[in-house]
Amino acid sequence: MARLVGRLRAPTLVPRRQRRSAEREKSIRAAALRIFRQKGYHAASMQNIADAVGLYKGSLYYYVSSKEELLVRLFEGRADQVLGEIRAITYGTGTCTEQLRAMARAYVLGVLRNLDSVRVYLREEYVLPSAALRQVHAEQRTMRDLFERVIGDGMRDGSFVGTDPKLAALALLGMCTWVHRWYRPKGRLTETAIADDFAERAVRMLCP
Amino acid sequence: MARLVGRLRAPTLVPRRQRRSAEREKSIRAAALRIFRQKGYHAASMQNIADAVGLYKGSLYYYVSSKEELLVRLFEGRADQVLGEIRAITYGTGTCTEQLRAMARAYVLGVLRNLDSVRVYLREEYVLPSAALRQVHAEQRTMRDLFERVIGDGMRDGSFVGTDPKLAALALLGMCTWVHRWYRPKGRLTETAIADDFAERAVRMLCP
DNA sequence: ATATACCAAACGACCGTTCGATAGAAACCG
DNA sequence: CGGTTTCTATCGAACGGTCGTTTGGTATAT
Repeated sequence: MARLVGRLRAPTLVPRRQRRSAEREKSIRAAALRIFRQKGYHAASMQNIADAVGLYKGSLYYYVSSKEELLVRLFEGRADQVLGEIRAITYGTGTCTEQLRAMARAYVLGVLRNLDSVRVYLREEYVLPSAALRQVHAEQRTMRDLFERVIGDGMRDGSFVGTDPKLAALALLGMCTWVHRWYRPKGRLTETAIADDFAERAVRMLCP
Repeated sequence: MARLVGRLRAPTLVPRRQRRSAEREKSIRAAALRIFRQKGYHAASMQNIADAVGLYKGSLYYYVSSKEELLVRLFEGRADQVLGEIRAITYGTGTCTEQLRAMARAYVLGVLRNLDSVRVYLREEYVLPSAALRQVHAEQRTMRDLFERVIGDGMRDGSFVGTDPKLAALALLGMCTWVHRWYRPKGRLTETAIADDFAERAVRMLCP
């Protein structure tokens, strides 16, 4: 009986606080991301984040165990989507050239659609505890390996020029990663325009 | 008479303390650069720098007026040399292709030969007081304009493909700037090998 | 004797974090 | 349904620590 009452009220009443609480936590993480991006991790204070969500700084610790945890959690799983997309491209059909074009495009779009994360991700590496840092480096190595393999395949079968796939991958990824420094969402060019352009540029950089 | 004695001793004795003092100041700035690069500006303490040069942290203020000044001075004139080299190339003779190749090469070498500065320069921008920040942005804009102009000239006379010199310059500079993130002095490749390779890549990215 | 280069301690500010108190919402019970 | 208890989210103050900076003293070289 009690269970029945519980069941009936659950969909409307029980979740109310839980939902509010979950929203709070989300808004805290969103504020942290924004403020870490604007001022950098060390220059950003818990007070800044608290102000942004309308709490006292001490109250943040009801949702978060430390400032560092706040940063680490921002990184978690952030690269998975793009990494998955790009890996799928290498599994699919298509010439090396087509694959590389699609990969570069996906990578640039990934950067452009996660601007704040990418900026924090690239600047605050050295703040991470070593476990999280290893994770980040592993992701970066995986990404580089994916490009390196396709480029290497292309070089061996004559689709691409050059003999150093690692160096080529670093050049290509550098070009594509750097967009996070100059892209402005309100700017002259759309995300897809930039991604398409850079994908074409990546291919041309390697084609005979 | 006192003046005469002063004159006679000056070349050997008076400069001794001055020389030691100047060396101290230089070693402080060198330590600051190294430590700022390793830990980031905010995470680096005056104590860290003092330890590195064998002083008490309070004693640093005999040479330096503040931590911020220490950072700002690290930036001063740092871009001048490369900027001058590259400007000279655009003033010289040579086709657009030749000029662009030489410019990219000089730029990459500039990054590789000033690794620590570049890393701090790119990460700590947001710490600078606004006057120094404007200076930094002006230098970056100047650099981009130099590349943009040569690329634009080449596009108009058919040496280069494409219609957006600004975007091409951003792609090229991104590729070349990013070397600061992965280059290790003890690594497999020499500075000039990387610079030559990237210069060739830059040209290929733009040639029909 | 005098100026220099440095020491050693202290100061004041700020920051991340902790903690006891509390108001209001939810849960329980007769 | 009304009253009581429990729990939750937040407050507001305080704490411990670190850091940049100041200052008064002092040994040494000039």
